Amino acid sequence: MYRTKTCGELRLSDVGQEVTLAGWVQSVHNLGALTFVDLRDRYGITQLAFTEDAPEELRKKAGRLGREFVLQATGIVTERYSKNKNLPTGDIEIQVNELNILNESQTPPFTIEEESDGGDDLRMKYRYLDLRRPCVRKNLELRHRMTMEVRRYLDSKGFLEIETPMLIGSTPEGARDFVVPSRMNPGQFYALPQSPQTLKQLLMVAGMDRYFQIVKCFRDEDLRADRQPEFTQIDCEMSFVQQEDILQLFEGMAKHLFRELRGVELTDPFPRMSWDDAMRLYGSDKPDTRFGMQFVELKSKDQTSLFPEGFAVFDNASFIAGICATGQAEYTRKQLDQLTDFVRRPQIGAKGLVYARVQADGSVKSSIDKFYGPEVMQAVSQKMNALPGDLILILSGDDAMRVRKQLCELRLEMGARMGLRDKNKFSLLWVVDFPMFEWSEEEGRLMAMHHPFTHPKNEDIPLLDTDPASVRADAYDMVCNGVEVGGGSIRIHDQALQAKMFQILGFTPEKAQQQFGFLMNAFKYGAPPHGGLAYGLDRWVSLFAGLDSIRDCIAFPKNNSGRDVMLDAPGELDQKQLDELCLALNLPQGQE
RNA sequence: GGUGCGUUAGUUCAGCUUGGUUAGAAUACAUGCCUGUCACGCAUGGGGUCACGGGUUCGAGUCCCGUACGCACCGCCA
Repeated sequence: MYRTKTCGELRLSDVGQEVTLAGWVQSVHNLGALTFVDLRDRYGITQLAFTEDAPEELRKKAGRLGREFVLQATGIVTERYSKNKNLPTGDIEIQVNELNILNESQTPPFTIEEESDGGDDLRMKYRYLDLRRPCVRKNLELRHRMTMEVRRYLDSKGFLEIETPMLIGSTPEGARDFVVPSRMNPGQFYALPQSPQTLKQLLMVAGMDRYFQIVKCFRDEDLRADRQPEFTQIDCEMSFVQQEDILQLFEGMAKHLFRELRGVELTDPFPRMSWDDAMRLYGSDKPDTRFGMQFVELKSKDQTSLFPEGFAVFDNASFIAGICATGQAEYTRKQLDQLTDFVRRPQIGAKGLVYARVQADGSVKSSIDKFYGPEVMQAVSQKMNALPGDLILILSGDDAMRVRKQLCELRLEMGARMGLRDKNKFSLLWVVDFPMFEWSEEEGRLMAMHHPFTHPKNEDIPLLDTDPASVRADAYDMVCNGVEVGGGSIRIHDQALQAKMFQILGFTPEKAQQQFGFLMNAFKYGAPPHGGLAYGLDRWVSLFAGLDSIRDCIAFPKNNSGRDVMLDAPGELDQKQLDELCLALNLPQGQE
């Protein structure tokens, strides 16, 4: 037996016991005649003491230890002469009488402590050392607890966890597929699932009634801090349900997770916001509702302009809207210039920023005073419910959707500057009534906003023939603090409606049959009405752990370029492997 | 595909604005001293292809161009 206790469990009440511990050397304090060694494992840190009573040989051995050596130590638990309040085990130490070096270690390339001195790149290359740090390990422990709670909740609601294949067929809609060549079928390829979407629908046709799976999904698109090429979804599907049933059940799951993992009771029903309202008031389909600062339209198709002729930029703009930053009127010229630079960055692309301060006496001082009389900005201030001390920020342009997105970025920036995006505050809502389609300039056709299996709202079905672009879908996203944490829809279960959807999306009947024939065929054999939802596990964990990047809650994540720097993957194949797969490389110039 | 920032000791960074003797700090590491450390302390020491390639210059870590790599973002991600 390597150990009788872990490094986290011994207390004063254990004094006198002989114990054997095993773990890694966190640090060695050699004081000459005295040596202390902090021994670390997953459960904590316990101090080993080598005092004047210990044999000379043992003390010498302890003095030779280096960071991250693996030890087995046997000794008596004793009360410390000087205690450490910062450690749960700080009242005791082990008077070691037998020390066994199980393995030595090179000096690690960075410090393995809560605050490591290592940069991201280095920590990823030596991720197995990074994971020894308690703060990183805690994220994986939270992830474990979350999947346990998900399984407990869904099991209690009658869901079956069913695995679906990883090697499936490529589908043209949606993200780029990762593909896997088939050796036994030369020239043919599997694709890794972007989601088990069609498979879970087939499980509903199969009568499984309630399915879930905690499952890896793969999308070959560029990465972000919150996007990995492989990520994990909590994928769910239910039969004989309407949208309301699904929202209720999964709102319950969200509340369950908050209660069990964060100790937060979310008592009120989550607000429901239509996609139209979300875009109109926040310029985003995933609004951060931890704070207000909603958009106010000053000129739009629904709002006649509050600005008379005079300022060419506003005269020529078809859309003007602003936000009101409470109590920020003391913003300096320099800070306002910074904000202007912020919205003019190419990523945001606004031409400029108009600002107005509401003075203590209620009068308004703005950057466009020379174009308008005082009554104009007074009316603007009133329209925006601005009070003395507030700062009004206004953007304008011709493309309302574009200006809204710019204003959204500005709102989030102001929210951050004003400390309104508190990581310990959680604001959840459902965004509902998404548009069914969006126009793709690149493809020159309508694309499914959610996916091609989404059911249109019943009252909008007639519009499919006349004005498909205005059709809304039975699709919904759960949003928390400006993060899309989950989303789903009611699915089409009627073969004819599904065929019509493919037709609108530009599929010929032959192509639709070739790509999705298996699904439409299944619908001919009694498909139940069904719908579902998928939660992004990585985002949930990073939200609960207060992380800026989902990488920190994934054991072995990929870097910005989709590389695993620890494994140095992806890598090249031997010619023999290529030959077996009947593949020949055709690299662009300069990359041979 | 694009934009921005970065790359100097094992590690994290300063040095660059204004080119000029031997490139510094902290930490880590090594050696010695130290009987209660726990961010131990004290002393000493070793450690550098200033990412790579080219250019400007009498002279480049420093200025310019390109490449690679990293991070953030836009496009993309149903």
